[in-house]
Amino acid sequence: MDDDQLSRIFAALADPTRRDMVARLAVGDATVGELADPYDVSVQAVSKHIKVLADAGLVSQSKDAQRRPCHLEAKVFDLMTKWIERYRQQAQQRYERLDAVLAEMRSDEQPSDRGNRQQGAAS
Amino acid sequence: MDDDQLSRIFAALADPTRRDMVARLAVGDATVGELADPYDVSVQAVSKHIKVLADAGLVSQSKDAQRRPCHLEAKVFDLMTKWIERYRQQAQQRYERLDAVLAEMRSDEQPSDRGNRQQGAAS
DNA sequence: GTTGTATTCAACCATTCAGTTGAGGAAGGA
DNA sequence: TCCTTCCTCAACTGAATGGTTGAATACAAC
Repeated sequence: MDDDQLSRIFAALADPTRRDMVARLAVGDATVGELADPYDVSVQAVSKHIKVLADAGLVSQSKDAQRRPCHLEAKVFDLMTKWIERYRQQAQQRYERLDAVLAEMRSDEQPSDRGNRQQGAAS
Repeated sequence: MDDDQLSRIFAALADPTRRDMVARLAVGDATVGELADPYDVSVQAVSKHIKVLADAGLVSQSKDAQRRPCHLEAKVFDLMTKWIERYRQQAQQRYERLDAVLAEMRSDEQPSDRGNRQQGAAS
């Protein structure tokens, strides 16, 4: 379903090289060779990266003689944005609601150390 | 620096189980056991998933006796949204610009091979 | 036809990852 | 104290991933 594509999109963008390629393609279409140029890896590796991006629907390829110009598909980004915004807003609202509750509690009783959350694993 | 976290965030959300957990946490905080309940995997597996989410900064954990309630960190989503929006807009604008150019071209000469998307971008 | 260029396919290797089981640590309740 | 609950750590396994090299395909140009 949609869920599967979402997985592929996120997985595709989890790689810094692929994100870099997306950034490059946002400027303008480019062939596989042109995309491979800045990197220190084989053209085959880049070709694989493009396949991952294409499978996620982030990139489409056309034909120009032997060349396969890559084109960024902006609309797919909407899927991601929609997913993110949904939960961001939900969490945000909950946070604000909690904040209001805490404020109310503070006006009633004296603050204890409830809600001592700590960040896990500093890396 | 930031790039590394972005990678971790995207990688964390590439897994449907973890996305599901995020959806669950958007509703409200939950302990590891509560999060594990709906799934058919071991608690240890869920614990690992939470660690991945925490390392990405998407989730924080607090202490409540033996329990470790998990809390969704909404602000980290902004990092993602910012990244996405940047390239989405860039690509969108380019697309619209190209569209205008094509419209102009169409008014001059007749279209020959449509569907062949090409764009030099030779820099 | 032959050569050259652009790209992909195939097989392989090393690493990472999601799952498992088993053991252990920390806290509450008997 | 002993027992149970909640959670994490450690070690292992099989699958996926990112990289490599070498061969194959497709097209252009000579």
